[in-house]
Amino acid sequence: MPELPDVEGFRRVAERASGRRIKRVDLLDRTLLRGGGVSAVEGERFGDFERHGKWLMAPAGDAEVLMHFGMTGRLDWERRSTQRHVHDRIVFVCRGGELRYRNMRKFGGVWISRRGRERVTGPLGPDASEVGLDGLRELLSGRRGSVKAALMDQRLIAGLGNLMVDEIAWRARVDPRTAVGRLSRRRVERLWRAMAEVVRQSIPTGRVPPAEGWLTGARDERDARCPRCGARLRRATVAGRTTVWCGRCQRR
DNA sequence: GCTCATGTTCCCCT
DNA sequence: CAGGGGAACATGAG
Repeated sequence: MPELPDVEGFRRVAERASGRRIKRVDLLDRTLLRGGGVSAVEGERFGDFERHGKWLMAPAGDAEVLMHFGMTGRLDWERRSTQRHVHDRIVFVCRGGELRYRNMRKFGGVWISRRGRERVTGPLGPDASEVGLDGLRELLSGRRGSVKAALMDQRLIAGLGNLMVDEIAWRARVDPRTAVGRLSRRRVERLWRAMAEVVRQSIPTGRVPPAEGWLTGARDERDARCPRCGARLRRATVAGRTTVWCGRCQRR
């Protein structure tokens, strides 16, 4: 699941742990601790959780805990007495509850770092929630390749994933295979507006809503149809990812 | 058995 | 150097 709105939902969950002392970290699967050691944070208190793109991070003592959720990660806050899930990999045990990092497929992981966060996350563009129209123009200028690839690139804009990018292109009525360099100003503006709306409307839900009137609500149905015009949706690999779009109302 | 999956990274091309 | 394609990573669902 985890794209920007999902991770924002995890951030809200993680806030329960802010200000609490980490009594102990249970490494149920130590391979998911991708960097650092738990001794740097045991006995320390979590600071505020912050999200940038698909990353969630919080200071603890003089270290920082960073989490990435891959495709199947999530975060839960539970009472310590409740049963853990079979895919809980790393658990931060606090007083009054524990933060459980769960991840079935084991892409992503948890890092504990005393160095700059960029050492862990790699270069990230501005969070998608903070990109203005001029900012988007700037980011896309001089770039080659498709709209799909550009919006998916975390170094350009952080937080958009496969579902969100398809949703944005669909709302903007732009064919995701369109070369960025060939977009008119008007179409960049439509993309920006769609991005801002998809981000804003997805955050309260904690996911890209698979709702009526959303591409995400239709894309996985058999004989999937465009919620706007009813044409059969197209499905193909674009920029390496399964991409769904409407061949009738999304134009190159 | 086979295919596909909301992510990232690395290698090889062009 | 910038991008694209494909594979790899690990696990489950249909």
